[in-house]
Amino acid sequence: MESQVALAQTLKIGEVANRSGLTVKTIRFYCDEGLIRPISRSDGGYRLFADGVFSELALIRTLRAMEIPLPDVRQILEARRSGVCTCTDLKARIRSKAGEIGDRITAMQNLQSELFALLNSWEACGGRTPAAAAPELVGANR
Amino acid sequence: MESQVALAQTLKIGEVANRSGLTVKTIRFYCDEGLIRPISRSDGGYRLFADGVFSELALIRTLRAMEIPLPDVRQILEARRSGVCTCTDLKARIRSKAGEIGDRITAMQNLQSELFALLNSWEACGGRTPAAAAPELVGANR
DNA sequence: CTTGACTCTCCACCTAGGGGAGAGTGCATC
DNA sequence: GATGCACTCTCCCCTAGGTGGAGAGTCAAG
Repeated sequence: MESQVALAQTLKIGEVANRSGLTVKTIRFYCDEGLIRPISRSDGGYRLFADGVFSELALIRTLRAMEIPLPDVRQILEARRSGVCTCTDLKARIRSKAGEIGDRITAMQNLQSELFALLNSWEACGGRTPAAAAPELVGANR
Repeated sequence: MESQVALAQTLKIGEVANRSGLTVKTIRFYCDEGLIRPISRSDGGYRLFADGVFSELALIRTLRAMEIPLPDVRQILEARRSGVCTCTDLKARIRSKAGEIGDRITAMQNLQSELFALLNSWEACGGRTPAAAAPELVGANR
């Protein structure tokens, strides 16, 4: 045992999962992929995590919400961990991703208006417009 | 070539790919999944398509851009092909999907402003150690 | 007939995880 | 010490929507 007297509390994977809201499977997967690392293993081989894992998982969540691929996320986390200032790099990435997201928003807006145009064109299509009667949406879809 | 009867013109997969902008692989895949069907096969087994495939592929593209899963796309195409008026159903689906897209646009806009907030908070870290920077991103996500 | 481009089928791989099997561990209780 | 139960381990297969390659066969021009 290490002499980590102060706050030597370690967490097993289930507790990390519960607190982070991720699944045990996912956390194990992130370990396998090298995104996070347990500070040690128990004698029986259980992964043991420190509190710091939660901020890393939160960062992973944010980055994943931007659809940054896992290898990139890993890189960012490694740099962050190493103490090297990744601000410039990270910020550049995020800025670029934010730009991409902007593009995607535009694309989706275009798609949406395309869809409405499509709906209108179908109104006039051959198949006997059913919208003459109340165009209630059947939305029970899904 | 000019003496050929224009009506009987069939297209091999490569030409369909070129004209539609999809890859040969993808078209083959759509055939395998039953989304489209070659009108026949050559003696050697080549898939032969009719012109009508392009409108189907265009529809597939639009639907896929909405992330409608392939089984649903297949259903829509089958109904369309069968002559049954799918306007009501299809339009309901599309309307519902358009709504979802609207939600996603909103989510993305939220994510984007979150990101800009994140960038600003990092601006304040002054280019030093990035560890434990921007703790507010932790809960803000999701 | 030969050549080269095209196409065929089959299988493996990708991302980001999820499901489950079968075996082992940690801890409280008897 | 023994038992019971929850937890965890590794390993393998599965998903969607394709992509890539291997090896074999086909088509059309020269």
